[in-house]
Amino acid sequence: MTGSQKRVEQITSRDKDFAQWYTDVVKKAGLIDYSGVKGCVILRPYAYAVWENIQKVLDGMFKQTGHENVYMPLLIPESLLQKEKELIEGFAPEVAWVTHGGAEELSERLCIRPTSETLFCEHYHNTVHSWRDLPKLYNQWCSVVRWEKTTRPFLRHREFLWQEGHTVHATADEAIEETVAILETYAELCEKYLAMPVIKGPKTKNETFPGAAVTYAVECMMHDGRGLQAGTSHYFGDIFAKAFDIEFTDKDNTQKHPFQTSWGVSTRLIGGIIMVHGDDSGLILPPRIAPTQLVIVPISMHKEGVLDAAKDIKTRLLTAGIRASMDMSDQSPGWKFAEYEMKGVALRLEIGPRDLAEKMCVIVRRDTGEKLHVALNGLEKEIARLLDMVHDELLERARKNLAARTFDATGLDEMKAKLEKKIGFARAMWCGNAGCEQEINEKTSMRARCVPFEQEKIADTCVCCGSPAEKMVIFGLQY
RNA sequence: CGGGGUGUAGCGCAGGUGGUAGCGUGCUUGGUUCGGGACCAAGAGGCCGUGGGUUCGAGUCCCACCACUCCGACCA
Repeated sequence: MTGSQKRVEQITSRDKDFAQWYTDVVKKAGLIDYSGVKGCVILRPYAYAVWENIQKVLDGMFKQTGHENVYMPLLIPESLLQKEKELIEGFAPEVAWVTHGGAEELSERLCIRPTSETLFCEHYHNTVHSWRDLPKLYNQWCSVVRWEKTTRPFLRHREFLWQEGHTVHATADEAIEETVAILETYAELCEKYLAMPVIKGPKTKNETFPGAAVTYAVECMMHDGRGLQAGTSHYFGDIFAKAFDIEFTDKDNTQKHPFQTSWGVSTRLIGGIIMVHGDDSGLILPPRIAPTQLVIVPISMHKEGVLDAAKDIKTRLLTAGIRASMDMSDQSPGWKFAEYEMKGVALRLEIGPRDLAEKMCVIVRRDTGEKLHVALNGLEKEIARLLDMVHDELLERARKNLAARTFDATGLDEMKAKLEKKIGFARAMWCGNAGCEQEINEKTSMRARCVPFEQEKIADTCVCCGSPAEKMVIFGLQY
């Protein structure tokens, strides 16, 4: 039996219609439900549990590096939002407003935060006075609202959950260091926990967050060859500090503006997980963030000793720190197999009279479909090993897809032709001119994903205009 | 925001020319099953997306709106 064999009905084939496949998986795996408001999606327990696991990992990493959680208000007065010109211009088209309190019209409109830079800045204006107050390393877990025109589960909600970090530093170097360190944190989350390989690097000026000096991003490739920005980390310089009049007295007794950063990842990551790992049988969750890592399916439950043995295994695995669950509902085994494949549970453990007699059990891997006969003795260790193996192989499989779908291009025609043959990332040299970036987009529909830290010289000249070029840029289609 | 598609039971769908709704599956109960979506029997479940209109009468015809979905443009 192979893992790629389609065993679940009702899910559109991934290669036939990727978008439809995605929608089917999201619904059938019980991740979301739609609400009465467009783009405001109900995260069902299974999806929320994934988010909680991601939160747990990231929050731990943030705290390890000295960050503190805070909570800012949901509502921002219009006058405060207006303070930074580029920020408001960037977000104005998608801001939702509160205009009434009860029946009374408010004297000033309040915006529902699309992001909280302005609130943090106002707070820093009030609380940062001396070099001794710095740095401030704040983070908040919350939801934000952006009135998107087109919405898709996880990828683009009008309200979505995220974390936004906002830090203030005495020096530019320290702030830049923070920005890059956070990018590394995101890369570690993606690769070590989500099994999603990333490309790290700064964005082009055109793709930079409104108001930021530099935006760094971790870019991932989905199974269909499109890119997904998994996380961003912005360096603000002192742009916001000046706009919000944040000043501190330095050691040399002079007034200075501090330097700031902000960074975030959202529930969009879950969309990434689905699109990187899923297959025609449904979801495949990376074991380290999966709510359930292993599901026990007892066979012939009514027969002597089966249920007791299954319960015993569950207890042993839980004690060993493995997130195991057991399905003792009266559904048929075949039904359960299909159900947990659709939900992407990494390992399935079958235990029936036959195994019992041999002091063995059957373990089936979700990612490969491989069936293993494993001794009950020492089971915990073997399962821990298998979970690691599944993680490693998911990551490796995603890396192969990234490599197979990445191509080099030295001219626009070549770039377009290669993209039409196979959707993916183009590596190309770029002169740094925004006009060329625009032209590339118009002629190939691709946009600059990032300027990777890991550079390679593919050619001497810009893929678009032919003038000398220093930087290699990744171009791609994106979600 | 532009272009297409779809809204009828939890889900998937059928309901020519108008006459107050049906199939599959799921659900409930009982029984037999159980190593790849088991079977039998008896039940329950619908303001036909919303609001207007035409008509003696609208799931069906007309108008408007809303939601979901796909493809573009914009964004995390």
